Amino acid sequence: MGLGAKRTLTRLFFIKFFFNSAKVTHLKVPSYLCKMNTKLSEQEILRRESLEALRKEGINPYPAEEVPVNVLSETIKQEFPIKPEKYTSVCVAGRVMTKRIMGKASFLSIKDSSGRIQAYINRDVVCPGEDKTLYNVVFKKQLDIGDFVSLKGHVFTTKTEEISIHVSELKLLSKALKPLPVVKTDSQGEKHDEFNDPELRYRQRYVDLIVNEGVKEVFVKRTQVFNTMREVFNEKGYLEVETPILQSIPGGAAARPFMTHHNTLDMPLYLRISNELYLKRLIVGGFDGVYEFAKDFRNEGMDRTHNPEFTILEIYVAYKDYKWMMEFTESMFEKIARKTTGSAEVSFDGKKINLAAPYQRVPILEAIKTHTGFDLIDKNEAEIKKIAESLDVETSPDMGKGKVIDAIFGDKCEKYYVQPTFITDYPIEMSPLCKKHRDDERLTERFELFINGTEIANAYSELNDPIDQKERFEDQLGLQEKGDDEAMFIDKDFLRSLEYGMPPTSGMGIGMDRLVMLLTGKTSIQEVIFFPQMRPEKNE
RNA sequence: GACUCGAUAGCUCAGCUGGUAGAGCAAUACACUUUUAAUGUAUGGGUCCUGGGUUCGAGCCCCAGUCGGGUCACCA
Repeated sequence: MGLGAKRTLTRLFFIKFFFNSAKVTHLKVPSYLCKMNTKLSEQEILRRESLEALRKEGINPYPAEEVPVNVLSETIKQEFPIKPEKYTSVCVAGRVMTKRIMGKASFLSIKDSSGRIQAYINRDVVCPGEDKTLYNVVFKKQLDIGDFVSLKGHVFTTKTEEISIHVSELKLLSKALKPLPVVKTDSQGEKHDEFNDPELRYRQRYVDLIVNEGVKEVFVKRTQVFNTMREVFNEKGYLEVETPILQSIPGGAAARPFMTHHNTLDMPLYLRISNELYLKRLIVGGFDGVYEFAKDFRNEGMDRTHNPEFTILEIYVAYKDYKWMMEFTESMFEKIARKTTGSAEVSFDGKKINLAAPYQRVPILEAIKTHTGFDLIDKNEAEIKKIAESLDVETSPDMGKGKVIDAIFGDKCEKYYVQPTFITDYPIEMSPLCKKHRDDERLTERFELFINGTEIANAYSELNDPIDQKERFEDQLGLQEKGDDEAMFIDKDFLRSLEYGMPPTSGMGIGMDRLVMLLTGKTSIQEVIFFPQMRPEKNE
């Protein structure tokens, strides 16, 4: 028996076993995955006909050969005016975006990764002999907006002073079977027929990226932000690491997890809500600084600022405290803003936000005192709940003291912190993984960075006293019994790691999607995530 | 989850007190050898989101649902 056959048999057995297993109920294929909608529009039929016609003419609409591209459109536009002699023989490739046919001459514009450039096609240049088929049929009739082509020729400037490619050779690289929305911009810069239905834009992001200028830029900036942070961390010698996404105990944050099941181990697993406890284990293991750009998953509501999967940067640095982290953060944010937007001041939602360091620091209880008049220090849970009610802040019996304080701050205070502000020194009940404040046992060494009334970062002097940590987890257990379904689970292995000793450490998490929103001026998280979560499209 | 707005041609949108659907772009055909929201002439293109109901008759009115946007709630 050959190896392949054996493997097939094994697989058959596996599949049989798999589908016989009563536990695997979630694998039933939903109906929206079953059928392909094959109804074609008039334009789709015509394009398929062109495709066949091209094949009959001996033109492969999907050729395999490498394309000898030697320049990008943007480079041509920038350099041609200065060094025209360099552009007597170019080859560019890209997608046809517009086509203007004027008898024996035509213009088209193509889009490559750098931008758009116009090309001029003259029939008798492209078809020097008797046979004008390539121009009259292939170019004029069978080439559509959306197709990929390569163009060889020289660069020149048209009468209307647009830098263009004078084409001597045109080759089809890939035929498009669906018509592209044609977005036009007039001389006033006004957009016409913009592809702007958010549902279509997010579901078909590829189309959004093709036809809507500026979308790509947002995502390029997103990567720039990540890269700038990597630079800052790597310069300091911190190590980029990866930690489990599938966790048996979803720890490190207060949130509802997604649940899944591992068949071989026959056990539940959770998609991580945070990687905090794993990164701290690495500090125990002897790394001085570790960081991870982590996809986290929270099974909660979705809105303009929440996607079920989102990206957090978490960083942990040994021998530092939260005060150091504040300075580190404000200088890094200033650097990121300057690098990605060219200025420390960014515009967001009609507001000017200045990211230049340093940022104001306000203890949370002071913030509450300022904006509500109530001093919550030394107040017990019942008293604080009473105050909350008097402020029209909703509370429920399952909320502990920490959550009530959080609710008061969230409702009455955070909106005022438009300019970057470190809110510091949270009450101990709100921060089960954070070290007690060096000057006040009722508080913790924690800050959250608020910008435009939204939390962007959260940081601690990390709790490294294993006995204190155990007690804090046990307090969370109490909250769980009260009905708080977000209270943290006890992670015994994490406690064990702390018992081996963790150096004093400061750690921070930054909501990357929200940071990118801020730096790109986007008010919806869906604008900064390539493929935001959506319900499946209906079929038929 | 609640409220609210929306879904009509490939795209963007009109569509009157209910009377068998329109425009621009895109497409097709013809003309045009430096245009640029190219232009001119002609043409084709529709499950009006789905399912019920009211009505002689529904894109429009009523009910239920689907998907999406916004606001709020939940939530970092």
